[in-house]
Amino acid sequence: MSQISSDVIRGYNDTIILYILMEEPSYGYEISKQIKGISDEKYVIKETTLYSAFTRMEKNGYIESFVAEPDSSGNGKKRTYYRITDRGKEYYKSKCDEWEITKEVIQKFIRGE
Amino acid sequence: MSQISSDVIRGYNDTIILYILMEEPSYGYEISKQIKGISDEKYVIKETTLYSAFTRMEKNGYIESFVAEPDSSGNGKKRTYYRITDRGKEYYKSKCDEWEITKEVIQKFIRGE
DNA sequence: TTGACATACTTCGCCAGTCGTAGTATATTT
DNA sequence: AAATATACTACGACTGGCGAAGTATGTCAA
Repeated sequence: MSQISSDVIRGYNDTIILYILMEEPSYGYEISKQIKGISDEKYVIKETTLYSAFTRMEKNGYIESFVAEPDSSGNGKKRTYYRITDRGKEYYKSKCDEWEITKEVIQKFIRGE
Repeated sequence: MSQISSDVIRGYNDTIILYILMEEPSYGYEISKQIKGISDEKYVIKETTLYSAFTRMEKNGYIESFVAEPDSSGNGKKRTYYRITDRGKEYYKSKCDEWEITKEVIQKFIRGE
């Protein structure tokens, strides 16, 4: 159990990714591990979902990418990092506001035990 | 504002409809008005979304339909009513449980003011 | 009684976002 | 040296939502 159906999250994947990028620039693999960690393994984003979100959000101007070569100590691989833009921050905030409303609305149609 | 983006609700439309049907059998137009009312106008389901949900849910065995002729007093029109099945009730309950988890997960990625 | 508006749908086809499958390539660990 | 982890890309299928349009009957006000 406890794996969330993707249709639910749909529409919030971008928000989730942007939340991570609000901290600092990051890249695919790392972001995916963070999402898993923060959600206590309850949500694991699919690779294809993640990378297509990058493309979409860059097109929308919410994030920008830059390539980082393996660092001086020779650690890691070449990666594409993403940084949130001002526009992205605004979008993120608006989604947070929207979430509060959405949550209340859906809650009205949920029966507690 | 306050119109909710549909992607968020996606995956919960069926649940919302089933919530209405938990009370008593109902039909499209009436259900749509109830959703609007219960949500304080914050969510207005599109006609096509609603009717295609009926088709899908009937196929899945969550609801069953029956046609009601205009009543004896001659009021109203011929309508297709839907009744929730036991399977539908189970599905509804499981979505309610899922919602609690989902809510918590998404909340972790939301920054309050 | 006529015209506007409400009720109660159906059909069609597009679109966006998710995801399965697969493949590529390099880095690290055992 | 092999297995596994990292870091992606490409392609195509599927699903649900939705705009546009159409049909047909019911109600109500002027």
